Amino acid sequence: MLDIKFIRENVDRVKSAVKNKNKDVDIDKLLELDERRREIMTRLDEARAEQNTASAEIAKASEVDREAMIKSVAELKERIKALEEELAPVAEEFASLLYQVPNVTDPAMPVGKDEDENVVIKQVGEKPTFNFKPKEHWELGKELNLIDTEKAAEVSGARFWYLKGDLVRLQFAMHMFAIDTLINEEIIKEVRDSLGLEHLSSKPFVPMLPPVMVRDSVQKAIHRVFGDQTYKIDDEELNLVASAEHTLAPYHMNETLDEAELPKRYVGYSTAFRREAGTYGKDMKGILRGHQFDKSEMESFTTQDTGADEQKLIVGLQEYMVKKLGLPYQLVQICTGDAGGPDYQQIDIECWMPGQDAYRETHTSDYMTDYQTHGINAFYKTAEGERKLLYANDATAFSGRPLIAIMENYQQEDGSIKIPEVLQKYMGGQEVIK
RNA sequence: GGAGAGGUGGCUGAGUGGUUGAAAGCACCGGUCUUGAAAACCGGAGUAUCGCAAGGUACCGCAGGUUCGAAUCCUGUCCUCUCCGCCA
Repeated sequence: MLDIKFIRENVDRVKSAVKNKNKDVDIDKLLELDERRREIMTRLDEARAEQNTASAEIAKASEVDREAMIKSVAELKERIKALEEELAPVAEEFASLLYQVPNVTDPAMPVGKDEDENVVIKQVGEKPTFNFKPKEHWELGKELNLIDTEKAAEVSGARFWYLKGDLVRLQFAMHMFAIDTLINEEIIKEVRDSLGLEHLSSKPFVPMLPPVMVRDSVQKAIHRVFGDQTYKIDDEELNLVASAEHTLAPYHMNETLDEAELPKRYVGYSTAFRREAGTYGKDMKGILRGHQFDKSEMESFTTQDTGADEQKLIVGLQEYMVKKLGLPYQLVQICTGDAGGPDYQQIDIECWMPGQDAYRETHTSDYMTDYQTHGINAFYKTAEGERKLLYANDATAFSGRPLIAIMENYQQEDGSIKIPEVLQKYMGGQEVIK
């Protein structure tokens, strides 16, 4: 969440962020509550000071005087209790309103109502041409016996699937490729330098297998509670993660790192669980949208000065990997109305899916400044000894969706699917799925 | 799941109701000494919050409670460790 001090000092900016992100948070009310809260707190502090003084005197007093003195403090105790009771509801409403305030956005982020107003930055790669009608991935999946949604529906319900055979191997090949790329300092350096970001570290990402369950309190602190979108474990204060981000983002909670240790870069692989409430009937075929999928996720913690450039590097790495897979894509600047609450800046990659004849979102990159780290108390200490909140970036390495793009772009007239060259070595040199 | 022990400042570790926001040591910062450094000696130093400031308040895992007064007593909770059970 945002710091109330920041909100006080940037009222207009915060108000326009609320408006442009289509949120409904009454900032004036928040500020009014803030003032009342502080006013009561001041009175409470004064009363407590009085009580502390009185107690100290009682301690020094003789046994005889003590009883009378204790009696005289009774009124003060009442007053403190009354003030505490006055403060509680104000503080509670204040906290709940403050929690709802979204992050402000990059001035470069276009103002827009919803996803229709996202802006395509560039299109990269040549769309494949077919001398036959390209199939959708679910058709290919069924014909090649790679995806079984029918049995999954019987066993687990709608929006589940079995991945089978070579598609399973392809998935692991893709994630291995992501990890091998992100632990390779040479590649990071190459991408970094090509973007003119030589001042950034070329430190490799550390692979992680994070927990897939997260405490209520932590999920709330990183602002990843989306009402009915997450699965909650019955009788436990635990939730299934909807992304490895949920347990990577809090990895440094309650810590103060040395500036010299930064950046901290992680690539975490996990299954993601999503209820997909409110999407009934949308994308029902195949594996585009489901309750469960596997994803590797980049998470990076940096200084405040380098957070924005870190995102550029991360997007560069996403593009590098997508290009290596030979997938045509477009880079999309997300507009305010489509951006996440915690996001200061958000860039998506949409891969070309010939079967659908459309670009579909496969990657996202969120730059959140200190919006998340504020809630989990993740700091770094500068060389001068100053304590500052870490800035966080979070982005997709690969999810299940690029598999769709591979299947559809690499399909052959005979119904088989070629395997992208960079993935072949992870599949024992296999070149085609048939 | 059962039994027991414990959670104190950057670290180690005292502290069982009254100048304790917290001893001591280490680490850290400044100074003296030194050509420089080390050692020694002197001094400083927690975090958050309110306040122009002086200063106040809160914080000894977390949340409540008892008390004029709680790191210290009580309850709940989270976490760590040991033993037993179960187990990939």
